[in-house]
Amino acid sequence: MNRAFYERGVVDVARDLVGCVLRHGDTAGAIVETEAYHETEPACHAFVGLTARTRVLFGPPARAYVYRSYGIHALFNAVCEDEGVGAAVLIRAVEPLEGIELMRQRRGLVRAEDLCSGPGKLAQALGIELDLNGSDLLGGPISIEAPRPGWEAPELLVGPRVGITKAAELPWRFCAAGSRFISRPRPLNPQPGIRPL
DNA sequence: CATGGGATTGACT
DNA sequence: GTCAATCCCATGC
Repeated sequence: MNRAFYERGVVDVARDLVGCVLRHGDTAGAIVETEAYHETEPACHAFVGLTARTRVLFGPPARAYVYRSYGIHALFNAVCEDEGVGAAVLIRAVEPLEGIELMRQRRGLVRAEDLCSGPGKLAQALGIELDLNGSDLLGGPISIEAPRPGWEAPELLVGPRVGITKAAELPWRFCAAGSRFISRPRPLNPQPGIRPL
């Protein structure tokens, strides 16, 4: 993907990232679930303004925002929109494509459906840790590529974001319909409808 | 400087 | 279904 891809509205980027290939080292997977976060709504870390934590979110687009969640897991986001605007797409699940044995070692699991079916799981499986926070997605260690040739764009399920208490009504979660690799809870309604910022 | 709250996961009842 | 683990950092005194 190029810089202009990430410079657009974060909800559009979240939708368009479904199907793209997330790669780090010898591991890669097709993105099947994303969520958008924007500084104007309180579920976004950038809502509090520019701090040490949100520095990367407010920086230029096409960078990785990686933070620790619940003291245990690393969560990976792609920074979007213009520099000075805090917005990012959380990658919530990928379908394993390459390096599956390495993913199994890192996760201590066998079933492919369990390797990357959640934001903390996929970061562990792909070996993404906090040291990659702020790294460039164009030419850096993590990259996101256009969907593979022959990859068929699925119907998208749109619904509320997972695990948040504020701005929970916004339908900013996007899932590839029918994928066995998305996280729980499974989205309920295949409803269209994107609320503008 | 002390405190509290998570964009989660896996184990257990 | 419930619940604890555990780190970073924002906030408030």
